Parts: sequence; C-alpha cells; structure tokens
Amino acid sequence: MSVTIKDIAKKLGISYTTVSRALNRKPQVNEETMEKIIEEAKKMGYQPNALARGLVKKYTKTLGLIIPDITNPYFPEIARGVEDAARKEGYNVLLCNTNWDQAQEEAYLKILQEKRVDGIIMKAVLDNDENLFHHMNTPLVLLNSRSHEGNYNYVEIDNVRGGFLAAEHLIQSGYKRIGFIGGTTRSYSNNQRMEGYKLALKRYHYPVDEGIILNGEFNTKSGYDLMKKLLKLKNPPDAIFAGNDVIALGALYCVQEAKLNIPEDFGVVGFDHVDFAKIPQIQLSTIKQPKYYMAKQALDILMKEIKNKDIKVNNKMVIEPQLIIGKTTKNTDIKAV
Amino acid sequence: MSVTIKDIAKKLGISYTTVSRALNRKPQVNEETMEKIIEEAKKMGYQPNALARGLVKKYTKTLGLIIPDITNPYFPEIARGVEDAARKEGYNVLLCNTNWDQAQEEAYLKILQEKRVDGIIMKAVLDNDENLFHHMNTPLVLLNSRSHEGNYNYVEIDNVRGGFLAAEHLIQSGYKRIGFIGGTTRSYSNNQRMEGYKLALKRYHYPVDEGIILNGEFNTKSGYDLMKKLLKLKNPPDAIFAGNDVIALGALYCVQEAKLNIPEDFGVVGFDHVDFAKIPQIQLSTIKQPKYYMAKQALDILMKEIKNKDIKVNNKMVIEPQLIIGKTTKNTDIKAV
DNA sequence: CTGAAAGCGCTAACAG
DNA sequence: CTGTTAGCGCTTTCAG
Repeated sequence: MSVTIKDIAKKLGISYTTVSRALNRKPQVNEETMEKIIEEAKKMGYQPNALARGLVKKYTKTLGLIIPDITNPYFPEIARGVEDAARKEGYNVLLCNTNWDQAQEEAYLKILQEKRVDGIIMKAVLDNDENLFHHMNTPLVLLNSRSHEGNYNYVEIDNVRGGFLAAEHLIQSGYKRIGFIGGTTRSYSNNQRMEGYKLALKRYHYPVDEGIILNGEFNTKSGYDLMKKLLKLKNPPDAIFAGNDVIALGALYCVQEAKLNIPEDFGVVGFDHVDFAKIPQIQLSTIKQPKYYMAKQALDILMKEIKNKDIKVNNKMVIEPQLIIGKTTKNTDIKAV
Repeated sequence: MSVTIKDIAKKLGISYTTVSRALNRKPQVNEETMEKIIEEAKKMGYQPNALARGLVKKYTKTLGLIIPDITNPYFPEIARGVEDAARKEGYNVLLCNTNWDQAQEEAYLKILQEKRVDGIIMKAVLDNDENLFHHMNTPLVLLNSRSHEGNYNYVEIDNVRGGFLAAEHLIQSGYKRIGFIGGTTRSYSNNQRMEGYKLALKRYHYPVDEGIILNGEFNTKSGYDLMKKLLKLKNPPDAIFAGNDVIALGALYCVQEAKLNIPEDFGVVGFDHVDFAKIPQIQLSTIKQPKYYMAKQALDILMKEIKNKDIKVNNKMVIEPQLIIGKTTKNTDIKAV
C-alpha cells in the first residue's frame, strides 16, 4: 500500500537503516546521501508509520482528553486550552466525549490506553466509582473530579468556595428565598457547589430548605424543567443558584416565560462563566473558572507525570473562583463585556 | 512495562498464539483454556496494544475529524454527530482543531495519516489551496468545503441557496439597505453565501453596494467590529446578513449598543442555526443547517470509501438549507423554542 | 559513515 | 485444538 523506508532503500540501493537515520536527521549520516534520501522520500510520498514507531519507541506523542459533553461550551474552552498547551509540547490530543455516560467513559479510558496515549486528562462523569480506575498504566490528571481513593493528581476550582460566593451574593443582593438547581448528585463538583451554597445560607442564618434544592442533569432543558417545578411551589424561591451556566440559562428562560422581572423579582447566578454567559443579551451573574488556565495547569502536571513515570509526583491544585456580577442579580453595575 | 500476551503465555505455560486467539475469542480455542486465559489476562491487568495490532491488521478503527474552531458551537454539534455515528460503526474519532490556521490544518492532515487513521472528515480552512491534498492515502470527506481539483467527496449545505434565502427574507421583511458581514473571503462557504446574497439582491432589483459588504473573520468580535464600521457610514444599512451565527451575535450586540431597535430599525439574519441562536433572549433569524444529519451523512460516505478503498465512490451531497424566522427580523411570529 | 540483525507486541498462515 | 514461524514498519544496538 503505502511507501515504507524499505521501498526507499531499495530504490536508492542502500540499507533501510540508513534511510531511517536520514529521515530522522541523525547527524551521523553523510550529508549528500541524507539529502538524496529526503528528496526521494518526498518524491515517493513517504509517510512515516506512527504505529510502528510507537511500538518501538514506547510513546506516541498523543494525549487523551475525556469530557462529558462537548456541546456545553465549558468543555470546548477547556479543550482548546489543553490542545494549545499540548501542541506546544509536541503532543496531539485525542478528544473523547462521553455524553455523561459512565460506560462510555470507561470504554474511552480503556481505548486510550490501548492506543498507548502518553497521558490522559479527564473530567470524570461521576466521583463515586471504584471500578473506573482499575489498571491505569497511563498517567492521568483529573479536572474538577476526584477519584475515590484520591490517588490521582487533579486541577479543580474550589467548588465549595464558588457555591458559597454565589449564594452569598444572592443574599447580599436582598433575595429572601434562594433555591439551588444542580446537575446530577453523583457528580463531585455538583455536590461541592451545593455544599458551599448551604454553608452560605447557614452563615447568614438563612434556613436550608431541601424543598427548593433540586438536582437533575447538566443541561439547559433540565434547568428549565426544574425551574418550572420550583415556580409551581406554594412558596417558590425568589432566586436560584444554578450548578452551571447551561442550567442557569434554562432557568433564566423559564423565569422570563413566567413574566417575572429579572433581576428585580428574581435573581439567577450560574457557575463557569462560559462565553455565552457574557453576551449582552444575557450577562449572567456567575462564578468564573479560569478555564484556559486550568487546562494549561492540568497539562503541565500531566507533562511532569509523563516525564517522571517512575517517581509519583503529588500535584493537586485548587483554583480560586471569582464572582462575576452580571445583570441577572440586583446590585448590578451594567458594563460592557 | 505493561503486560503482553507473551507474559500471559509464560505464566500459563502455553504458546502466546493461543493466548492471542483466546483473547480475540476465536471459536477454535478450547473453552476451558479460553476461560483460563481470559481470567489470567484480567488478573494481570492485560491491555492489548493497539499499535501492534494496527501494524499488522492495517487498520486502526480510528477516524480523524478536522475542524477550524471548536469554540464556535457549530462545530461541537457537528463533532457530536460524527462521533455518535462513528461509535455505532465501532470507530473512535480523533478531533483536531486548527484555529483557522492553514499550517495547522496541513500538520493535522499529515499527523492523522501517520497515525494511520482509517479515514478523515474535514472542514477545510480555505478552499484555494493546492498543496493541501498532496499525498492523501487516506479516505477523506469534506464538510462544507471543496478541494481545488474537486476530487473528494463532500457534504455541504447549499450555501448559495442559503445566502439567497437570507437576503430574500430581509427584502421581504421590508428592509431597504441590506449589508453583508462575512468571514474570510478565502473560505469557500463564505463566498458561496455572499454569492447567494448578491443573487437575491439582483433578483429583487436591489443595488449591490460593495461598500456595505464586509469580510473579516468567523467570530463574534469580527462581527461586532465590522458592524461598527457599517453603522459609521453616512449611509448605513438597515439590515445585515451575517456569514454565520457567531458573527451575527457580534453584529447584534453592536446594533443594540447603538440603541437601534431590533427588529424595527434593524434586521439581522445569521447562518447555521446553532443552539444559542435558539435561546429566547436571542431568537436569531437564521439559515438552518441540519448539522447532526450532515455529520452522519459525511460519516456514511466515509464508511463507504473505507470499505471500498479500491473503487472510487463518487458521493457528493448538497443539503437544502431552511430559513428560520426569529425575532431579529420584522415579520416575526414569536414562538417557543 | 553504513549495514546486519534483533525486536517492539501482535496476527495470520501453516503445520501438526 | 495448539504451536511454530514469519512479518507488519520502524528504531536501535553492534559491528564493520
């Protein structure tokens, strides 16, 4: 099928070892023959076989990135950060989307290792799983996730702190009854955010009412549906903290549909600060994650692990979140994006 | 390092061929030994080496997907379609993001082939390139792109028709001076859309004024900047057709900032019908591409090419676009999402 | 500076 | 049903 170094060698009447060396620009090779070989390779349309190379070299210069939902803009922003950083280190990234499906996550973890990627960055679907991390021979860095045994490095936003900031802001904005709409309770980061929210309520002597704490999925539809449920209550909330921006968007829509004025009658705070949250039509109040930066950090840690496969580096990073005040909560200073 | 079939064979005192057969569930193997081998493999944490397998089998069950901008929601939607369809066929997808950088595109094309992916789907950055497709040994299907020589299969929206529909809608909505804000003029699809726009103007006896036809980049900032330019004109447009939804969003923002009422004073039509264009705060009038469907079609064609590597299948698909009327153009029927 | 030989981990004939 | 052998395309000793 495709041209190999042997084909080139035969054509030139030399050994294929020399061809290999020339193509890898080893200094030992005679300059003239080197040039001749490179030229011939180009002429014949030679394409090195990365499989064969990987087999002998024991590395592939490829990384895996496992994320749960590529249509949530949070993850493309992460993906870009990882990819940009990886490229600079000479790595390519195999992006895998699990659709929040744990079986799929496990499958990808397996496949990536079989393809002998040099390392993996993963936002895990769930945190309560024990089977997931069996037989990991490949360096793994978690993103906003924790393994059960806690033996992987990670980069995460301080989710508790973020939840606290969100709820505190709603309280200080004068809302009286603050609900929570989260993603799945099996998600580590979701629960941490909920935790922070409860802490703030307690801190400010607000009651924690489980009746206005709802969890569903990490998407707009779920946000919309759960908001609808909350509004139907006899004693509905006058503000909510959403587990992420995508949920917040659905909630926002529902509130508007109910003809409540935002932010006067109802306040909404999200989490992530994804790009669409910034647009003037929305300007969502939210908790900012420095996504690009976090992605870069995760990659840096992964690089260290790869370069010291024997030594177990301990490198866990917790990033400080930042409250962004938009126009979906009361004390807004409206400003340009 | 990691466990190989030889290790398992040694441990069990049998030949590694038998191990290979058992692990591949070949029916010929004795059931008992088969079970024993599989169990031992699990116990030892065996992970097949896909590189070695690929080397001998000549396929990798991996596909490449090259896109220019993962943060434009159009592409995640495409990516999901490709990935879902690929998974059903037993393939994984290597997602590559070029950031609209042609050198990067070429690099990825090369890398993917070196990794011996079985096929590639690509939205090309530019259409005017001749070097790009050199030495393609790998099946390639283009998405909303054309190769210079036209010798690759593709799936595309009818961009001319889409541009026509957009401009026609603005005309019929009563706007008098309709501009165009596009991405780069080196993009095939962009130019086709512009073409359709001009056709509509001519058809309805509107003048084609190059002074209100601006091109820049395919992002929100560019849309905003170019819109600003247009509004500064002595004789500014009262509507624009944007090359895609992301550009439209930037334009929308700029128009609102200028305190013009949408849709009364100013109309905007985008292209793509990405998810955010549907949200109630925006409800962008736009041209719909059935993205998921198109991705699936591209994958189907690619599958055919892979399965008939010798026979050159000719399979070019042009999809009909659909006008979606939102609330950024006058004759709106406001409706739920 | 160049070649011969071994081997990466696996599958695929070919025997037995 | 199982083992032996060869070979995928490449890099890496080890000689020369």
